[in-house]
Amino acid sequence: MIRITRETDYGIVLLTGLVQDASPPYSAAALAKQCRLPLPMVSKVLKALARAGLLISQRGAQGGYSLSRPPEAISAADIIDALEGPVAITECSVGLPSTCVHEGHCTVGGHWSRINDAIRAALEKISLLELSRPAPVRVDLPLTQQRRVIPQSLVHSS
Amino acid sequence: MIRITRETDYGIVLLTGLVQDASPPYSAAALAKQCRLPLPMVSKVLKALARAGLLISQRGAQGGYSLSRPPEAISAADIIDALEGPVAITECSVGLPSTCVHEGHCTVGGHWSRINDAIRAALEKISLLELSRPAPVRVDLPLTQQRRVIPQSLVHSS
DNA sequence: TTCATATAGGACTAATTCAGTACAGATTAA
DNA sequence: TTAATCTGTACTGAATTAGTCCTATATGAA
Repeated sequence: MIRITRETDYGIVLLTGLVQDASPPYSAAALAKQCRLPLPMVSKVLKALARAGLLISQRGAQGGYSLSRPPEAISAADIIDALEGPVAITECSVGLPSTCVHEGHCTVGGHWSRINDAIRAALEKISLLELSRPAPVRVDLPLTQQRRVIPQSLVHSS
Repeated sequence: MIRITRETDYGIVLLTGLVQDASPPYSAAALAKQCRLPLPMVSKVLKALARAGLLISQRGAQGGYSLSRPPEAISAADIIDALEGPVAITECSVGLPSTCVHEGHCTVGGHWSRINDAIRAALEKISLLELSRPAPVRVDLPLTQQRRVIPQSLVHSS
């Protein structure tokens, strides 16, 4: 399974929350309440998004976060980049100086860039505006199977 | 960073090794030596690939593993599926009974399937045969940056 | 000016996953 | 029968992830 971290998942949920209500800035506490996510995590994720330039932060009383650009100008790739670094499926695709012991005889490496490019292209096609609209209903799955993030805290208690 | 596990990375390297020499079956020990990977890991990965039906195993002396189909009929998606389960970027996209607390108000979920489909399509286009050919040389990166798997054991010692 | 409200940054802990190893058992060719 | 080889499972240490907490700083308003 190819996966993103939960931090990124939360980030996307929070950003869609910011799109929906149009009275910025939005405080971390208000967003946490609206999205029903724990405040400390929300705060952490919003900080990261602000540092990456996707959000503008306003300190002090009546402060909060607002989008730095219109939601149609923010892509899923932007968000993932902001929260997990550049999309790269193996460590040998990230672009840092090489320390791979297999470099001399491994034939696979060069192909990953193609795969990465394809994934990135797919992610760039999805804008935050689209993500914040109600999800398209899929007819091939029952509705109960269309959204599933499983906080570990809930998994054992069920 | 969207990533696969090292087990999958190894799996692809091992499969390309199987393609290159055409005298099956190939023992785990021989493959480990050829690919310069630790035998216990190689053994573990090959077992998983065999269980998933990508490899045929032959027990006993002179036994080993061989591809169950020609390499052009095995895709990167097949390999990733075999070693990490179906490609799905968040837990809410995997198709098990739902336990997501956000189902009622989260608008993001339905979109992930589109992203997943796009990624899967990209992975299905890459065949094992292509992966086992020498990597295409990229002109936009120096050669030393084209393959990099960084075993943790090497990272701190450098 | 002072205070309440917010974000900024970083340190910290617990839980989970990952990477790698080990071993006892089953199978088969020679 | 024996040696080679896969099978399955269990285990360990390391790395990563998830989540919390605390202190500092900025700002609007009384």
